[in-house]
Amino acid sequence: MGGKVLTIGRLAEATGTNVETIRFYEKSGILPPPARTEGNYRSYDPAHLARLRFIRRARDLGFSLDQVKALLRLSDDQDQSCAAVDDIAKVHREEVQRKITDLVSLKGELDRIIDSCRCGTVAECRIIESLSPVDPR
Amino acid sequence: MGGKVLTIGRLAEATGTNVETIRFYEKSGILPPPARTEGNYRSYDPAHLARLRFIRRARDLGFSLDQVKALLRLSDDQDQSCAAVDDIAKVHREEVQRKITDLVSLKGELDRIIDSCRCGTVAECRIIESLSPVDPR
DNA sequence: CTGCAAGTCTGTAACGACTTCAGGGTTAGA
DNA sequence: TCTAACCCTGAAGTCGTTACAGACTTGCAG
Repeated sequence: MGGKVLTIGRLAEATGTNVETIRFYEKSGILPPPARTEGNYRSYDPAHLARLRFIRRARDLGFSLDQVKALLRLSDDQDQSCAAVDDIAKVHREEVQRKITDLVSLKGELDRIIDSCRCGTVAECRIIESLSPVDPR
Repeated sequence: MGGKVLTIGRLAEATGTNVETIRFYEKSGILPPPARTEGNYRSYDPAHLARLRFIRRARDLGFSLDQVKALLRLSDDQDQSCAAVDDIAKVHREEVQRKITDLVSLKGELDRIIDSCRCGTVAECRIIESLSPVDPR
């Protein structure tokens, strides 16, 4: 295998992606099927590399695969207004902010619960106690 | 159906759980199979109610089902040391803290990206640009 | 008592974003 | 030439549910 051919393994290494994940992206229709070698190996070109880098970066930023698909579709339409891109990003930012808020209040509860633990027996454990809310009837 | 029998629907309502979720918990072995009525309906007792409340509360605090299982096993052993409970809670708290840290830095990136958007055409969109990292070679 | 809507039953498939596995074929390098 | 490392396909597993489909049971109104 010559040094020039971008096999799936090389593409995986170049993008920090799992080989299986790349095949999964192809099956999901987010990464176009590449050419094949004589031996039926996938043979990627630089456009694939760029596209996969885009996907990975967006995924790292927490965009869903559907959002990434939308962003890719938009980015292919260079003349279109950027507003739709802005929308997707802002919706996502709000989701992230909501998750942060939820997790912070959750951690506050965990802090309280854990701080109350005197580490005796389970019978007097405050953590277990806080998990067993009194029957409200 | 008499008012006394705790059917799956009543249990669901009493705990804010979906009926399907309760059946799923039974199949997962986290909620013991209840008695059955003549007509093969599940018939829960107060112990089931308490256990399901425990599960829901722990799930709301973000514990995984495996962690909940472990907590339940520990809480059944009233004489044991509470240290194992403390451990599970602390491991989980660290996970939560890690997620918060990740999300906060992620939101910072999203803020920067979105702020840079001048909302022209996609061709000059800074959001798309930040998603297309330069080939590092 | 009949009829029917609402509740319940089992089993299976779907979600999202992968990961893992089984059972092969291909290739690079020694 | 050998063989280890790579690659192929297709299916199943992960987590924590949710959503069916198609049948059965029950509560209640008329």
